Amino acid sequence: MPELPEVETVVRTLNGLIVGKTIRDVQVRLPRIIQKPDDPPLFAAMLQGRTFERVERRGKFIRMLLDGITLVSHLRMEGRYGLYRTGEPEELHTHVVFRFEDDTELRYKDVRQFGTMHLFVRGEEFEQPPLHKLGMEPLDELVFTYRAFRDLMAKRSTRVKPLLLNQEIIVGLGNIYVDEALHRAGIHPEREADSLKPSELKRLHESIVRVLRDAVDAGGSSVKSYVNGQGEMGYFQYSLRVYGRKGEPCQACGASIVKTVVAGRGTHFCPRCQKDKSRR
DNA sequence: TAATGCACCTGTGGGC
DNA sequence: TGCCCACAGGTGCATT
Repeated sequence: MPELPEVETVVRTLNGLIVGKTIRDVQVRLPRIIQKPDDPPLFAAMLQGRTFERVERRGKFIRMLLDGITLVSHLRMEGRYGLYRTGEPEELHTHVVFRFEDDTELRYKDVRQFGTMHLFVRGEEFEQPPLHKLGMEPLDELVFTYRAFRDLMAKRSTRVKPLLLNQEIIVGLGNIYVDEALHRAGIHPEREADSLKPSELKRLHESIVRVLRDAVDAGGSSVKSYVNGQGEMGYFQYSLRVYGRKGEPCQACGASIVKTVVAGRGTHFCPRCQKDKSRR
């Protein structure tokens, strides 16, 4: 499940793989992936002859900048990119193929078919869905300050976990890193955001930054199917303290990690380190 | 306006 | 062994 660290790793890998390559043609096998333009042949035609200049990240979205246009790609649950030689056998669930002039090709594979691609005139992507309403970048020190974080949390009565998952507030956090950040901060996932004390908000702010930075340094977490653009796994899954560790002892206190459902999401926490002090 | 619930989709694993 | 079904979760949309 690609969250910010996994997407950042894919972006870094793609920069080394496709920058400078010119597209000969594009094959769309699963039209559903192409959201904009709502016309896969036009999508292919717009990309033909263009050269990849660089690859960037905005939240969990990948921005591929070509001459004059931007391809915005979201991996959702299990999307992945890989560079192959033209003619190499194609794996199952390959939905979009970008063939280059040097007889290599970038393949987009997605078992669950949830991923999306949008094409924009360069610069216009920030004014339209899906990028137009995205929140703060948590690894941007100038943007994600404690003060900005505190002000956003203080006026929300909703539970802290779904709030942190809301990409209009903070981008890049998904189910894994929200559980990890809340555990490191010692905060129960069902606490109302506006009930958090300044000391708790401070810890949570620091935990979000720390867990994301550590995960980026580790190349992301390979939970289930995630690999980077070169088919390599990340290794932050070995540093996860609660996610996927139901029944195991908490590394901090030894209590058994609990799994429950919060806002429809599987949620892992330590009942001793993360006491529920909500008003409910 | 904000919060909540559900659909999308397929592979996996548990239960029978 | 094989079948069935719940579950996994990011996002967008509908509903409350």
